Order: sequence, then structure tokens, then C-alpha cells
Amino acid sequence: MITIGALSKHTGVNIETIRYYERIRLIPPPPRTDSGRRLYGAEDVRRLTFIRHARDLGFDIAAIKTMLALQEVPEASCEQVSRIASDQLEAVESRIRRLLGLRTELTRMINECDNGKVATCRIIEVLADPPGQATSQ
Amino acid sequence: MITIGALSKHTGVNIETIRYYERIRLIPPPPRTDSGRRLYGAEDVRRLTFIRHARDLGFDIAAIKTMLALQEVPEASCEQVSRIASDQLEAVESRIRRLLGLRTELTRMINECDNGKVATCRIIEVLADPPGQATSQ
DNA sequence: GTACATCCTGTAGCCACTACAGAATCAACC
DNA sequence: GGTTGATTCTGTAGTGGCTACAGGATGTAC
Repeated sequence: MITIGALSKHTGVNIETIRYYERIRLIPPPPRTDSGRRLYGAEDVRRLTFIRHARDLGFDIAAIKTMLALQEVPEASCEQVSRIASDQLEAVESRIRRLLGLRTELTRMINECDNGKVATCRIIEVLADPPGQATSQ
Repeated sequence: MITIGALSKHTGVNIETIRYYERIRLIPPPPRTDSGRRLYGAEDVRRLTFIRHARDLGFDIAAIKTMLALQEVPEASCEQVSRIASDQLEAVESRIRRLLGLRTELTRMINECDNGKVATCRIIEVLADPPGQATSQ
């Protein structure tokens, strides 16, 4: 059994976050020492590693909760897990598309700016008068 | 002079958000009618459109505050504006790189899953035992 | 006059943490 | 046994950028 500090080092999840996860019932409350310190085992390391990696991949807490619940039933079909992952993939792809658009726009803005005075700065102009909008008088 | 509702419609920024921007001093407190309703003019539309578009491009409020302050000094060099935009471009590019990595990993995970039982689900396995980590025993 | 839209202030909630304060306990060394 | 410093505890409040009320006051159209 290890302390919360050791669990934190093993999983890369910081201590405050581990306690937070316990508070929101993402991880179960662990047993304690006589003095009240939390004690964790190998299963906790696995669970928290799972959470950490899923968070890194952008899954939100609700999705992670669902996946953890499904893991409790090994004979269940993993179709639902697969759907959560696919949804996440779709979200990632839409974010990528959006960011590529932003990159294009930012690049163009920056290239058109000749580093002159603010009064004639294209960056500011573009931001104040975005193309495709009828801001008119 | 227009009301907050009209300003909201013109700029696409919702009413609560406009009042929030006033509270955090991103926009100046406007004059009021006798009964206390806010009144906005053309300059407010321009400013808020600027803010809206900058937010769409992912600039944070602090960056927008700086850019707005620079606009107050038209003879100032727009070097700083340019740097903020470049920083933003860099942030966008790093987010893109990260998301592309996530996409690869998610795609692989999903492809390896044969939609069988949770017990043997590769998605769960990969998340619980991420490659490149010495989880040992 | 009355119905409904719009506006006001103030506060609380969202997500996923993060950062304290102030106290208790533990491990190591002398 | 004493002291130092690391670790842990609880509880609360803050972050960013909104969003969503509640409960009331105005404004507008018929």
C-alpha cells in the first residue's frame, strides 16, 4: 500500500487532483491509516493511470466515468466504449478542422501586417472588420 | 444609440456576455437611459465585433485587452499586436500538433477494437496501460 | 389596460482543476 | 527525547469565460 504522494508520482496525477477525483466519486475512497492518511493499492494505480491517459486524450470526466463503470462488467459488450471513443475522435477531428481554419486566418493576418503603425495595422483591421460580415455604417 | 439587445444581435455576442465584459472592464460602461438601460453607439459595435472575432480566433481576454489598449494610440507601432498574433498562431499550431497525435492514437485504438467484450477491449487496455510507460508488474 | 418583450441587478453554477490556510503527523537525524 | 522538514489532512476559494437563474422594473403593441 502506498501513500497519496507515491500514487501521484506513479501516475503523474497531482495530489490535489487525486483528492478532487475522490470528492467527485471518480475514484473510490481508499482505506486510511490510523492517523487518517489515504492508502492506495495496485488497482488504484491502474484506475488512475487509465483516467490520466483518457484525460490526456481529451475525454471528459463523464465519458471516463462511463468507461470505468463498463470495466466493472467484463462480459459486457465494449460497443459503448467504442462509441465513446468514436465520439471523441469526431470531436478531435472537428477541433483540428477549426484550428486549421484559424491558422490560415492568423497567418494571412500576420503576413499582411507590415509592422507599421497601429492605425494602419491589418491585424487590427481584420479583427475589427471580419470578412463575410455586413458591419456597414 | 441602440440597446443591449440590438448590440447583441449586431455582434453575435450574447447579452449576459456583454454585461460580463463590462464587469471585467473589457468594454467601458455605456451611458444609460433615464430608466437605467444601457445605450450603445457605433464605436461599441466595432469594439465588440473586434472582441468577438478575436475570441473566435482563440485570443484570451488579456491579449484582447492589450490589443484594445494599443488601438487607443494609433501612432504606436503595431509590433506588439503582431507579436500577440504570432504567439496565438504558435499556440494554435501546437494545439493542432497535439490533436493530430490524439487522432492517430484514437484511430489506432478504435481500429484495434473488434467490438467484443469489455474484458478484451483494446481501447480500455490501451488507456489503462499506455505505451511508453513503465507500469511494470 | 393588459399582455408580452426587454431590461435591470445580483448571485450561483459550469468544468476540471489549482491554490491556499492552518493543523496534524511522519521520518530522519542527533 | 527533541528538532527539523517533508508529507498529509480538511475545507474553502479562486481560475477563465462565460451561462443561467431569480425577482423585479420598464417599454411596446394592440
